[in-house]
Amino acid sequence: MNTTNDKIRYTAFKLFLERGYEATNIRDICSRVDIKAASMYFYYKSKQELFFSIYDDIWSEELECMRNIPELAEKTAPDTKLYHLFKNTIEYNIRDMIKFKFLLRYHLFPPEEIAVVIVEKYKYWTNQENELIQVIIKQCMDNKLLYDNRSLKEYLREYRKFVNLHVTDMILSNIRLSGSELDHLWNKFWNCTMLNG
Amino acid sequence: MNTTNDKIRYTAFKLFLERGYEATNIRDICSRVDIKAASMYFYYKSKQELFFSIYDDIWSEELECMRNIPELAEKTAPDTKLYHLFKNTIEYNIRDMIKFKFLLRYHLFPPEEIAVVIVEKYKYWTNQENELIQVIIKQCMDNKLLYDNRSLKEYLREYRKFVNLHVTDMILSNIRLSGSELDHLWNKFWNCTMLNG
DNA sequence: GTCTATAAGAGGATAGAC
DNA sequence: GTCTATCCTCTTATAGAC
Repeated sequence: MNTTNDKIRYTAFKLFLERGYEATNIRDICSRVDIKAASMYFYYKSKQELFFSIYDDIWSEELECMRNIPELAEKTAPDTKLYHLFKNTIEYNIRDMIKFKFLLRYHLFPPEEIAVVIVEKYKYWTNQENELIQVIIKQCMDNKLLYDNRSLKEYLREYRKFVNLHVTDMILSNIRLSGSELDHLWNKFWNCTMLNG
Repeated sequence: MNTTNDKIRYTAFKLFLERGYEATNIRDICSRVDIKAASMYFYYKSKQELFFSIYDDIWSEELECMRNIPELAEKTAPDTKLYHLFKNTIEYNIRDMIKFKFLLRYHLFPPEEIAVVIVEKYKYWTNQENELIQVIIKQCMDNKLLYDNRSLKEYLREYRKFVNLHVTDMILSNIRLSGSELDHLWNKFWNCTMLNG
C-alpha cells in the first residue's frame, strides 16, 4: 500500500467495484492516487490490463487461502474436511466480502468490451476451485459418507450452490452470519440436501 | 410493440439489462429503433426518465401478477396460500427471468448517478410486496400453522431469502427448475426452515 | 517515473426546420 | 413526430519534455 502501483490497484479495485468498469475512468483513479492520467500508462498498457491484473489477483488469493486450510491437510474424516472448507470459504468471504462482490458483479454483468476474456478466465479459475472441492467429495463417496445414487458432479453443484447463495445473501441483505449460524446451516444442508437430496 | 415509444422502451430495456445504464447510450437505442437520437427526447425528457419509466413498469407488472393469483382469493388454508404465492412468483420469474435480472442488476450495483432514486423506489416497491406476503404469514401464525416463537418479520425475511436465492441461482446457473422440483424445494423449506428454523 | 499538451472520438442534450 | 446541425463535456490513449 506504499508504492504508486499499489495505490493505483487499490483505488481501481474500489472504483471498478462501486461504479463498474465502464463508469470508472482513468482520470478518477489517478486523481485519487495524486498522479496524472498519463502516468498510469507507465504501469499498465491499458484500462483492460489494469482490470484483469486485479481480477486475477482476487481469484488467486482466494484459491491460495483455500489451499492453506490446515484441517484439509490433517487426517480427518472427509465430511469434516468439507465442513471446514465450507466454513473457511464463508469466513474468508465475510472478511473480504467486497472481493466476492467484485467477482459477482463481473460474472453476472460482464461489460461487453471484456466479456469474452472474463468468461474464459472464470472457467479457468472455477476449474481450479472445483478440483479442490471434488477431491474431498470423492473421498466422502469412497468412504460411503455420501451415497453414490448421485454423481460427483451433482454433489459438486449442490455444494457450490449452497456456498454461493449464502455469500450472495449476505451481500444482498448486508447481514453477516455468525459461527454458530454457519454450523446450523451446514447441518441443515448436509442432512436435508446432501444425504436426503 | 408497434408504436415508436414501445420500440424505444423494449430496446432500452434490453440494453440497460445487458450493457448497464452507463454503457448504454441514446444513439445506440435510437439506431436500433431506426430513429435519430433527438427524437427520443420527444418521448422522454432524459435518459434517467426513460430508465425509471422502465424500472417502475417491471415492479408494477410483477405486483399486479402477484395480486391476481386466483388461489389467494379462495378460502384455502393460509400455508397453502403461501405455497401458491411462492410457486407463482418463481414461475413468473422463470417466464420473465430477464426482468428479475434487470432489477437484480440495479439493486446490487446501482449507478452512482441514479443510486439515490433507485434505493428510494426499491423501498417503496418491496414494501408493497411485503404487505402482500405478511398478510398470509400472519394468517399462518394466527392459525398456529407457524409457531409464534419467531416474529412475523423473521418469517418474512426467511421467505424472501428463500425466493430470492432460488431465482438468483437460476440466473447464475442458467437452470430452470421444474414444477416438481419447486414442490420438493418448498417442502424442504417449510419443514426445515419455517417449522424447525 | 511523472509531467503537459493534445489528438481523436463518443456522450447527453438542445435549437429550430419541416 | 422526426429530422439536421451543433454545443459542450468527458473519455482513452499517445507524443515528447523533464
